Amino acid sequence: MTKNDVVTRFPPSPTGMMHIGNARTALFNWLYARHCEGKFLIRIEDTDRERHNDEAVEVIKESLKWLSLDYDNEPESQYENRQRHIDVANEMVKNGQAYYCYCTPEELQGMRDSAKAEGRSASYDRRWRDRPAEDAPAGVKPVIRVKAPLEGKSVINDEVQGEVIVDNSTLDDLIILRSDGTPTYMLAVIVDDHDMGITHVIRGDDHLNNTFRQNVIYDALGWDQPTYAHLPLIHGADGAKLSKRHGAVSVQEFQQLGYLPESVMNYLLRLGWGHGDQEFFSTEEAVKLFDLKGVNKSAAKFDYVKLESINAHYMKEADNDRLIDLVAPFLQTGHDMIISEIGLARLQAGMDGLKDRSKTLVELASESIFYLVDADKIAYTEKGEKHLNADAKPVLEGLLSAMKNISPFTHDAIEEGCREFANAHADGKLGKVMMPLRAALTGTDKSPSLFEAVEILGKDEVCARIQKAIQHIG
RNA sequence: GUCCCGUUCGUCUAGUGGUUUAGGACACCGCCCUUUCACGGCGGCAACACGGGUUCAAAUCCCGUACGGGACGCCA
Repeated sequence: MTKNDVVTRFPPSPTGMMHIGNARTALFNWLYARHCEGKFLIRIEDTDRERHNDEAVEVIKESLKWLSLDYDNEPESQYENRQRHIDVANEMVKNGQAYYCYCTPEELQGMRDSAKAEGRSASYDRRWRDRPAEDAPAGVKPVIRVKAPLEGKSVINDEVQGEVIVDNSTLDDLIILRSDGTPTYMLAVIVDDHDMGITHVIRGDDHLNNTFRQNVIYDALGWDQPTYAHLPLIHGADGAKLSKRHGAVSVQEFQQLGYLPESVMNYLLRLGWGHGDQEFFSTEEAVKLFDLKGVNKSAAKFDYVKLESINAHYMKEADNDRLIDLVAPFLQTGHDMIISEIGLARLQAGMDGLKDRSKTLVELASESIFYLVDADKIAYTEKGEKHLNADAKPVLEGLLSAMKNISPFTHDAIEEGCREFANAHADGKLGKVMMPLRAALTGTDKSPSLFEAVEILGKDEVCARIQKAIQHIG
């Protein structure tokens, strides 16, 4: 097999959200396929028909699209392949590789209990494995189970985990067809992987134990096993499997929190994989450098703070117009604000100063507001009010006439004007002038450089805001 | 409980027997810059889980212990 024969797959089950851990699995599969110039396929794991719904599939597609993980097939439904799975199961019974089992759920539970009590790993006692067909109880629908080897050892050579050996006595005769005649995941995944020509199965290591049981089916069918790579799981801060209680967990949530897709991808890539001291990777670099051998074997804890700092990095690098497009929905849903024509011009002019200071799009949105509202809509926060006191009134009044005389109304001229004013009226203390001005223009005590903001806002708007602040002080 | 996997600064990691006083990033602390908050710059704190081997030499190899995680479904 040459490199570009590689075919990987991402098999999400349609749960209505894409877990961030699954997103990383998808990333690694995609990266490996692209690195090898092979194929990356999607398959929806919906053998459990109750799980299936079209909206959930859409969520998966949208999440993949947001992450820019393109795939080389039209996502197929495992449910659609059910007849093929059933045929395979029946064939295995015919060949003596699988058998009907008539146990009731209660019997099975009893076996599990005693297996646990006796310290055995496999629980099913195989009571139907060699029983003649005549013993079948009437009216009971059987399941089909595979015949796992009774003794010896099984080995897999995992690209990440290395050689893993398991004693066959710990293997169960797993169920491949349910009593209602539907195939189980364990069967479907193998048949579909085989039929789709999957060469590399890259998945979470919660499947590592399953691998040995699944290989029984590969062997029975005479099919080649794929190359395996079991990725360590992503944990929350407390070391347990990452879940809702740790915070955001789905791709959509990270999007809503204002993270850029490239930040999420870069963060996920570095969780369990590294390339020397390098922290940031473009997609091209990641594709070029990624390899399975470099994947760590130990689980990583998800660090929201680090993701945030990576996002801050990518915000700085992002194109201004793109950021404006991205921030618009946050302004609308978070602040009920539509970007007007004049607002757009101001954002374009001020984005360099804005994006350096924001860690997320949510922050960018709130930092942008003062550029977008009209003078009479400026809302003074508690911190802004502090700078709009009686002492500030004469300062603002003086500033108002000083501003009117500045021409041309540019950054440097504004700075010069402000410094002169501070020298003449505030003992040369620029802060005494700028903080009231800042409160007047933005309503609060934090903002980008005011010389820049004043220029962008323009003389009329600045004067109007100062005027309003003076009235506000009363 | 049984089986499997793991264990380097708080976190993500570099490190594959000598190049290591164990490197980087985030976080944290300090200083500088400064019209605010940030950004940025500089500096600091901080780790090889433990115990045995193997070897001239071990974070790196082997064994054990402890701790953590995963799997043990007619879920995927």
